[in-house]
Amino acid sequence: MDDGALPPPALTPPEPSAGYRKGGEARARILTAALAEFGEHGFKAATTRQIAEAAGVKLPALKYYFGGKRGLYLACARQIIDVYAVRMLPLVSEAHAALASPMSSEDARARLKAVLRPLAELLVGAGKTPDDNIGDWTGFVLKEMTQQGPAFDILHGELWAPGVELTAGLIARVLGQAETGQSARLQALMLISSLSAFSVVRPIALKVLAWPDAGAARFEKVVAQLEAQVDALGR
Amino acid sequence: MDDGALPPPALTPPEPSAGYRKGGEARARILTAALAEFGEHGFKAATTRQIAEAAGVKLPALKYYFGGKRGLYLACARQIIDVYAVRMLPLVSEAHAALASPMSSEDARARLKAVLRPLAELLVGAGKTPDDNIGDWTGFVLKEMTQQGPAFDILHGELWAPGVELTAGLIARVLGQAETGQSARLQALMLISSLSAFSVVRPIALKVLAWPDAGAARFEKVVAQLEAQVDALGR
DNA sequence: CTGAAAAGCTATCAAGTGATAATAATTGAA
DNA sequence: TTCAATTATTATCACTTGATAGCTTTTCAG
Repeated sequence: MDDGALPPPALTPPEPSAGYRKGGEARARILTAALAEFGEHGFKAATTRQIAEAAGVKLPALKYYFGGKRGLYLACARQIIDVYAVRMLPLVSEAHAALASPMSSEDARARLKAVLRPLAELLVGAGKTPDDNIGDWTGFVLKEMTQQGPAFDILHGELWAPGVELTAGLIARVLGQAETGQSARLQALMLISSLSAFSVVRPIALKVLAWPDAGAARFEKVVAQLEAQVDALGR
Repeated sequence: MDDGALPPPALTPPEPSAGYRKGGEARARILTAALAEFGEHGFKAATTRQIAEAAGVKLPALKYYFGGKRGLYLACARQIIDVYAVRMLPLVSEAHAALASPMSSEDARARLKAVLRPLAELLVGAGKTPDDNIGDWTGFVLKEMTQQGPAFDILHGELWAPGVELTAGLIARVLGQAETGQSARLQALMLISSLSAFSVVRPIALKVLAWPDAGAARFEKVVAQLEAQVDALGR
């Protein structure tokens, strides 16, 4: 998992939006398959052949569109960030703006809940809308965070850091602090991590709870538990 | 990661406690190296050559002592469970016995804290005592839980299920419930998961908090946060 | 000291891996 | 229709991986 030089920036044809002709939806199929495969096995253990087969293309297509395994991996990371941005950015930037001015404790509490719910939705019920072609991107993200693979920096900088910082900021306001301190960051981190039960160790979670899956009704229980934790914040 | 038949139960020499001669401490070195390697890369991505080199032995030694890669992997899982048992079993069985008879809310709270602290110690400051030759076993366990590899069942049955069940039982008592319900199990799961910030995504945690490492002083902050959560349980 | 059991090593195999050169098929503007 | 740009396929390479056959060295009871 060394972070060597990027592949030669993919000279000839791989630009995503080659407005030229229609054919290149193979690209999308490859991306989807890669996301699933990388998410399940991690960067090294995933095989390009398996990805190609799942995508219904031949092996060299991967090089053609993405320059190689690593380029494909990075493209997956970017795709994840895009989808995340579409779903979360409005809420996030709104909350961020609100942080600038003073804020009542109860206001912060409400806003914190408003941010946590879609986040939980994203983590617990990952991929429920099939139109964004992200399947189990939680696996991808978390494997990358653990193994510090080629996409660590981009995922850290664009997903985790802003997410934790925002949550920490809101928590600080709930506690009546004007500045975001280390304690608030720790609490934010642990709060977000508590959701990891339903992504990292989802098989365990379902088995322990005797849930057949992570359906909508069960999702509400998770959110309720999260919100209870938020309510308990000021004690 | 298919769960095929076990390797032919390792015919000739690999028994751990061959009281015969002294030489077989190579076995221990291999186990330690394997734990680290499997923990960092997972079952498939880890390579036997790397393990052998890290252990200072030649490749065929792995087959000699463990029958093969899979046998070595399973031996790692058993080792983890052993160390866990040594550290946690007294506390766990004591708490379990206490669950049988009625219990005040405050008593349950105290006992919950008493169980969570060593658990956090195990997760956050993994491998601080070098005499149990487990390095970063959290990586091993969590990769296995995600990927459902060859050791899933044993780790689930002997680590997670009892741990969550005990925690859930104590939480239920804190809340004044005589029986352990699904809600208590969910809370237990999320409580334990909140610790995962310091194992699963430890690189993130350290970066976000600007901690250079997970030292003792910082560990206390995590425990304090955990206990605050326990205190907030009844609201 | 002896010799059999135990432990360790060299060399090699077969399967799988990512990559890519060479070539063919297709697409759609001109 | 033409034909160059684009997309797809075949065949193959160099390398890594887990495994193991067969030999050598070490260990230690007698």
